[in-house]
Amino acid sequence: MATEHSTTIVQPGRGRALLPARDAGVERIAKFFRALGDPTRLRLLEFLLDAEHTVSECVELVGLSQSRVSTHLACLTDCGYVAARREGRFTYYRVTDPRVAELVFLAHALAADNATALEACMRIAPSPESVVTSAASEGRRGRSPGVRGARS
Amino acid sequence: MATEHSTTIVQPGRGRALLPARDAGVERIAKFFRALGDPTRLRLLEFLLDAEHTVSECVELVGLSQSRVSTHLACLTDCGYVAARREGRFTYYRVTDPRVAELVFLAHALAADNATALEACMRIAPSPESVVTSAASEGRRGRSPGVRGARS
DNA sequence: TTGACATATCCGGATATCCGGATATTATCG
DNA sequence: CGATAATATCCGGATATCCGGATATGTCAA
Repeated sequence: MATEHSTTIVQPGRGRALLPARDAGVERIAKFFRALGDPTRLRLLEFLLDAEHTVSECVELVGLSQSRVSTHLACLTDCGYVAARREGRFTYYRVTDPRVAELVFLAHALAADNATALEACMRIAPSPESVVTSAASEGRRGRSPGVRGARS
Repeated sequence: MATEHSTTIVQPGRGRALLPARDAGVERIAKFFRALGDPTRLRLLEFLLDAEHTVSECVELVGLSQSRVSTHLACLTDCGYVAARREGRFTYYRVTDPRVAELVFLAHALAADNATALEACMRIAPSPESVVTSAASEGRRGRSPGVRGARS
């Protein structure tokens, strides 16, 4: 059905469903939520809710490489969660829109009421080998497991 | 830096930062947001905000395989966004907590005020080959590009 | 101008996450 | 009981996303 090229297009628009129209908005909101789906970014955001901070301070907080933290902050900025203010060699980041705090607060409240279920939710991405993975490696990497990876 | 085994542990807890404590909560909230970071799940959630629907109806809405839709709905249920009600061979899903609508509404409002920047946000995951990828393949797959994948 | 500091961007490498197809499960109907 | 319908779960396969290290960019001080 149709060729659907999209040569240089950056945003494929997923596997084309029955209602292609009005879908564009959903993709945007999803991206918006995805930005907070990473523990590090969420931590940084909460850190920037209280006060203004430099990249270095953020690096010290999360303990990741400067390059990664810088990128995470750039992402939060692009998504409109925080604002960047350059002053000399430093760049100060902070949350300016009060609705951001509302969003985070609301999520905390909702998640709190479903802590147990959420904690157990492992679906959506079972992971390649999972069982007996015994990731006894040196603790390198690690990322975040995933939303409902089901296994047992 | 210690051995850090975590043999059979399912939730590694990412690369251990400077403040291991209180971090557990962040991971949970991040997972909570991640659930809405997928366009399909978000679409299903908005679909279930208005009324109760069966898996089949959801499949028809998004146009993906029944197995995938079923898993997506299970994920939303686990995360506490929707409730499932079994009646005979059918399973009816729906949003019960009014705060979910608030959360979605708030996100729409915030994202709307940053539509342009958000649309351009391609960071965090540059993608392997990107340049001149000219994904002229058969349009198979597609998923969602990503939050700020930077490329030019 | 040169050197040091604070950030930003680029580059492979390692996972997490998503997808469809096959199969298992549960329930209704004849 | 056997067949069919509606869901749920399992399995490889394909990407998106994250990470650290190297490098580029911009700023201030001597």
